Amino acid sequence: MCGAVRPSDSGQKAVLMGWVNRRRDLGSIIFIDLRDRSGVTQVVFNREQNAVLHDKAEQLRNEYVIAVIGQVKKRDADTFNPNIATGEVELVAEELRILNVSKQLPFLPSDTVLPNEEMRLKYRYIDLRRDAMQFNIETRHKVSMAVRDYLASQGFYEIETPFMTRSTPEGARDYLVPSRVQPGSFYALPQSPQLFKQILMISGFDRYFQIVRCFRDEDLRADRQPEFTQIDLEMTYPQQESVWAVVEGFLTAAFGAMGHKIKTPFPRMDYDEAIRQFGIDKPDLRLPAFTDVRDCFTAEDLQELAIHPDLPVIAIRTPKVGELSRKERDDIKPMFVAKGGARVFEDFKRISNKFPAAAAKIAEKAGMAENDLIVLVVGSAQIAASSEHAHRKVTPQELAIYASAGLLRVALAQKYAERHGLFVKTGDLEKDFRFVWVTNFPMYEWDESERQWMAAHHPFTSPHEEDMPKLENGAQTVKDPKSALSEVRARAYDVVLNGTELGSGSIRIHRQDIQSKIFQSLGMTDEEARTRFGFFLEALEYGTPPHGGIALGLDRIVMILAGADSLREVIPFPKTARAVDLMVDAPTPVSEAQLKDLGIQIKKPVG
RNA sequence: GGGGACGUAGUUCAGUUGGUUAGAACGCUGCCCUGUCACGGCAGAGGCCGCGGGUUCGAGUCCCGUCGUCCCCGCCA
Repeated sequence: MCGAVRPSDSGQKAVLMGWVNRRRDLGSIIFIDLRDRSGVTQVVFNREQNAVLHDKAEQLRNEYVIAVIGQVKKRDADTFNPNIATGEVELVAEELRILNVSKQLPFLPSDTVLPNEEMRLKYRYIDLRRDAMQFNIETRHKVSMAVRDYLASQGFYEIETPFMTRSTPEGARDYLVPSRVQPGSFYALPQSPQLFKQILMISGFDRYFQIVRCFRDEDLRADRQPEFTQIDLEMTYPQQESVWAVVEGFLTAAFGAMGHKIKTPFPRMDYDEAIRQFGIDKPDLRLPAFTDVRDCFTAEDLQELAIHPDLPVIAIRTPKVGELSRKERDDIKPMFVAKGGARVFEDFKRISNKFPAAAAKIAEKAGMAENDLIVLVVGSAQIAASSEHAHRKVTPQELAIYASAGLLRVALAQKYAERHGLFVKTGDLEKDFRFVWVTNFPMYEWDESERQWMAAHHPFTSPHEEDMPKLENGAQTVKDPKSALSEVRARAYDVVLNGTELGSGSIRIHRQDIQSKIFQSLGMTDEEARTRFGFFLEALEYGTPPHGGIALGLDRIVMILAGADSLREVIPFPKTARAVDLMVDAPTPVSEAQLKDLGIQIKKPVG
């Protein structure tokens, strides 16, 4: 192949097929960079040696597909090209076949500047010819294979589950597929194979995995596509630790396939700890944690600054940012999303001038070095005291401060990435890939709009054994913000890498009585539960083994390994922010006949 | 649902306080060139300035609307 020719092949006859990546026509001598998936090799056409062949080569243009027969020749040392793997050799052409021509392309795979993404997506087949995309897709392939090999070696069976399944009204919006045979009824595409994989455990398959497409009809982000791929697995009789070991095992294999030897086991961190130190449940450990500097101020200082004395005062340290100009400080303000009365002090110098003693203590406590940026996030003194959640480890008022600070911490780090350099790969894997298990999530989250407790993970997650008694009055207290439900911890865990949630899993409920207790605690009557999950509740009654598992986002893993900043870079045919495929132009309206067949009528928008 | 950025040759971009014929680079076409490798040189073609309205003597430039792409919040059990 084009990328595989080496000096040791010189003298050999070779046939290379590929695209014309670039041509350099010097008149009597023509150089063609011939490209295939493996790389490029220079092909030479020399008029002096073969005039007829040279004339034919003059017709070659960018992205023509050709076959060249010739002899591999080691180049003269002064014509080596050290920039390419095949730079010490070239193919001296003896025969040329033009297999196909190309009209002028909207852009060239060999271009050094990228066209905008709209163009790239519309002509995806050209975009995918680029080296970077070839590498990303190759990375994806290698990761998939490494995961498959590892899991198979650990006794996991790869088992498929249906795409046309049943809509469950929980969670994300479903993509629906109308049934022609049952007019008026719809299948749903799975948001994940959650219930099927649990049923597989009940079916005796013991260890299951699948690299599987999932579908969620929600708004997109750089790291969210409507269809995405999960590495999904489930196993019987697990401790949390046994699931983690499997995940650490296949991630080691996957990163190893790309030449990265990662260290296991990953560190672990309680959810509460993650919130307090990083303000988010997916902490990026490459950046410094928060420092609570409340005690660096005197009570009078706090009063003068209108800082709430009972809420955390968070110092966010971003290394090596340097002194900020007035304008740069102004730019910080819109980056700050104030939740629940949180306020930002972006001008640390002003604090130092007015409160030198406090500032010195803060600098000390936060480990501030010269040129480090310190920004404070505090609770406004106006926040009304509330005892509604006083018993929680992290109260909603505190959470608001932590969360605001957490978003700002990441936003600052992104804005000043060039200055602190902490996102640059160093080659030191302990710095480049900071994995962490976040554990002991709360089982329930308070939903302010519904004024009730909701499942934080999903309702099949097992609570901690010792928290079970707190479920007792769940059904009665689900609408009470002070309910003991708030203290129930889930046996749920997330694996996080560099601030990206790679995956999420849990030990499941395997007893029907506990499962229905959970549904009750979510305010669901037995009848509601039966309508939605009847088949599953019934399955639980026929000898269900304890089981648990996890699902990891393959796209996100590949994205990080490829160093890409959007999922679209690692998905061959992705969708735009409005969920459109620009290449095939989907979705589209369908014919009246198709709709009639399905018993569907489109209600035209007014106007 | 909300906020922000962008939209000018095939492509990436520039285009001054609104003012004659809208520029550059790459790509494309032709000619020249025997060691290039992002080859070089000369000449040339190529524009619904996203679309629709408005302000103005005059709009790529100002205003309103709309469409598209991207980012963020909400949302994503």
